[in-house]
Amino acid sequence: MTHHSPEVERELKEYRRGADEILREQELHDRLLKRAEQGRALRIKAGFDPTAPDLHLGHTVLLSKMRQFQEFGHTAIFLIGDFTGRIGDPSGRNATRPPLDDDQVRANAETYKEQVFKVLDPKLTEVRFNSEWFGAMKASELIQLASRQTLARMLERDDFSRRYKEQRPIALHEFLYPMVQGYDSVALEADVELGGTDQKFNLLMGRELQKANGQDPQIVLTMPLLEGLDGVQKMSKSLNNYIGVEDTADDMFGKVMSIPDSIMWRYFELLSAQSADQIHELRQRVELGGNPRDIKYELGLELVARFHGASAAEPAKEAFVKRFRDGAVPDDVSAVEVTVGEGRALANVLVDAGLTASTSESHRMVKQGAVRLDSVRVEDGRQLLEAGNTILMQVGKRRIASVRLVIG
RNA sequence: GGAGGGAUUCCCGAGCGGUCAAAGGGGGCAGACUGUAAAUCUGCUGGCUCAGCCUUCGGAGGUUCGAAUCCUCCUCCCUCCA
Repeated sequence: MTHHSPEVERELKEYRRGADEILREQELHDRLLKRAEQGRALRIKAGFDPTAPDLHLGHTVLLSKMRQFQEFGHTAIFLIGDFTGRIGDPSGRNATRPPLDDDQVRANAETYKEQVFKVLDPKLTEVRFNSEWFGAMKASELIQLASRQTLARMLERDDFSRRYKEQRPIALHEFLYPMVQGYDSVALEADVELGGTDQKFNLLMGRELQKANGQDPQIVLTMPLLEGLDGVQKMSKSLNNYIGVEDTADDMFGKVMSIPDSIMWRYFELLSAQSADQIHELRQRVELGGNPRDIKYELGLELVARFHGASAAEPAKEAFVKRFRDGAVPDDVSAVEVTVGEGRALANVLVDAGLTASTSESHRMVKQGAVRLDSVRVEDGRQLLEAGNTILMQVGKRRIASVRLVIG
């Protein structure tokens, strides 16, 4: 089965885009060919721990890759690791994760479902939970599953070996995680499993367990981890460098514009639905002297359209251009009402309006020339504001509110 | 079980009993310059009724006119021995 098919080549090219590794690519090639002959869709699995209450673009890297498979007619299996979530995946961590309780798991799973179909095609998606098979598994079966691996093999995994060397604790149950994830692939009869590069060990475990169960081993496709807005650290909620799937259209567009040029192409490769050729073309435009900003606009438009609908994209861009390039005040400023009684110091009003975290910060901002009232820079944070007016208050470029001052 | 070492403001990390709201770096925020990019320069980065005052240095007590700095007990972490 080594003959060539131009269609399969084209398909593979898209799968390769942005991918870190495909193990093994030849197998994927062969399986795609076989599938073309038999008219069978491949089963593309990706697992998610229901730990995050909401998704950010980093999470959607895998979803976008799955979506590509769907474009060619394959079935995406969105696996929610509700059972595994209770174990706590140690991947990439240097400490044991706290397990989640049932309520959290269920709530998070619901959120996932709402959000993933902004990327995936529902008609070609199966949503599954791994408690389906693990909930019913007997202790004896689990121990048998554990018997398929050795301690030495487990300690090959980087984070385990590091923790072991550094004499940090490794709880026994953490060794079960790769086994359990691998078994998911058996239960789902996955043809391909997608995961982050930090998941490689676990993904390969699936291959071994499938072989042991008489299945063809899945092809493993790993995707790099997406950098966050700082362009260096991995996108994550705790670092506050993320673009949330639920961010408003304006926010999302603005955040895309704020990423460093240096990682703009990563975003294209990992997130854009444009083909490899189209992206190549954009790159050339910049190389020939195009302003990277304009290309970034396109990225922003595409992402906003994906998560907020096509009609939201242009307005988000226009609002951005008006506000930041032309320096105008945005049209839709959030309105706040602040009680001032007989008169309240500006420093306090800013806190009440949610524009600063403390009156101390208010005073600092004023000193630094960051505070504007109706576009006029102020110099004294102690000035009293009286009820009756509605004032447009700005702290720096990003914090704006229309504040109505009322007696109480 | 025994012997030692350590816990400092978002993080790392200095810190002579007074001049410490606490060096320095990172991060973050703000101003200038810009493309809300990068780079660069400058400032800020506990709270408040903000030119003054108040509360912080793992926790609880104590010594002292005065403690992050000294003493006692407690909690947690690390190293070595068993």
